[in-house]
Parts: sequence; structure tokens; C-alpha cells
Amino acid sequence: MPDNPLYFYKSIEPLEAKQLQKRLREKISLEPLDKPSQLVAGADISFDRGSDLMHAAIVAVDLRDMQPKTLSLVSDRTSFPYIPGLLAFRELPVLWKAWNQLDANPEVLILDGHGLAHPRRMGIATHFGIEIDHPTMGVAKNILTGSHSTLAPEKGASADLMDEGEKVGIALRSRTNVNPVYVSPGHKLSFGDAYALAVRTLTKYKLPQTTRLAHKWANKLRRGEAREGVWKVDDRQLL
DNA sequence: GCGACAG
DNA sequence: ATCTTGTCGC
Repeated sequence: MPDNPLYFYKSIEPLEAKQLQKRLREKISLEPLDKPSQLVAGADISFDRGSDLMHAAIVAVDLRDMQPKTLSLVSDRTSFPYIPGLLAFRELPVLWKAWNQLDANPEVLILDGHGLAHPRRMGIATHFGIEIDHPTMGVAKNILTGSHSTLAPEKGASADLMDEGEKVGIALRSRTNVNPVYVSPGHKLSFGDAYALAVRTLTKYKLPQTTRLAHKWANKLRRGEAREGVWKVDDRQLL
């Protein structure tokens, strides 16, 4: 796919990648969302163990009923290794394809990983948001950088995730007695927007509905139980 | 120098 | 991320 503007990420060197992050950092916007969201999308990627094949899924969910409406599935190869802090260079090319073929316009895209909660404030959610010039946020299962105070064990408990004296995200107990998730703004939305959307997309599980469904479809694609392409969904059977 | 380190 | 079944605990 030579028309993919992010294709060069696959062959960039780690040192240049780091410098690009420092330059892109200037473009970050934390302006609050202007339109209240109704349609929100979740993105996730599944990998084949011993290969460079990855499978991406972006699922648009209607906040009114929390049900999936449409999804985009794409498989592609990567040649950039996983390096903490440089995750975007490995996953953005395939995500770009999936995003551009999605036949819906979700107000916000929630990515699996960090946004601002990154050593250079350029986690995959922020990076992708700048590339597509669209509101994004990150929800990660583990901390990459920073720390926070102890959280109460009940669902809803939260604390600021701090790094070098600045707030970079929010640790959120998304379910009682379960390790927290880490929420951070990606681009074009505020900390408040990110937090509110993370809470709104929670159901009875640890991860937001958007992320759960994207994860499920990315795995189906990898196992050959679903095909690449864009699909209208009506799948309350896989909730 | 040593350990930490999204997916 | 992925390899993998049952099992302990709220």
C-alpha cells in the first residue's frame, strides 16, 4: 500500500524515531472536545507469535446503547520491532489503513496504549491523533512512565498519574479489586474528556467496551474467523 | 552503573 | 503481544 503516508515508519531508525517524537510533540493539543460524543471507536492489534504479521481492528461503538455499529479489519506486516517508547512506529501503519477504510466518523478514537503518559509525551494515542488530526485518547493496562498514589480497591477510584512533576494521565480502578487502567489524552481532547469517556465506556469488565470489542475482533481476524474489510455489525452474541 | 520498560 | 487449563477468591 504505497499511498500510506505512514509507511516510512516501518524503516525508520530508532534514533530518528525518537527525534521525530520530539518534533511532533509541539503539535499536541489538549483543547476540550466541542461536540458531545455519541459514536466512539476502539482500536487494538493482535500478533502472530513468531512472525511480523499483525491484525488490526477498529470498532465504532454507539454510546447510547454501548453496542458495536461498524468495524474495520486489516492485516499487515511490520518490520519495526517492539521498543518501549516507540510502539507507534510499529503499529501506526496498519492502524492508518484500518482507520481510513472505516465507514463511520467516531468523535473519538480510543487506543490500546498511552497518549501523554509517555517519556516524551508522545505515546501511540497522541502520535496517531496528530497523524490523522482527530481526537484520540489512550487506555493502557500497564504504566510506561510515571507513578501514582495508592488507589482504593473499589471501582471508580482514581489518582493522577504523575511524571517529573507533571500530570500525564489518570490511574482508574475500572472494576473492584482489579488492577487499574491508565487513561491519558492523546490529541485534541482534555484530561477531563479522556477521563469522562473512559468511565462512560466501562461496562462490567476491566477494559472499556470499545477496547474489548476491538481486541476480540483483532483476535478473530488473526485466527481466520473474520476477514479483512469493513463490516456493519450487529453482534450482541459476542458480548 | 543498575533497573524499568505501553503492546 | 503470545504460549495455555484449571483454579483460587471476591
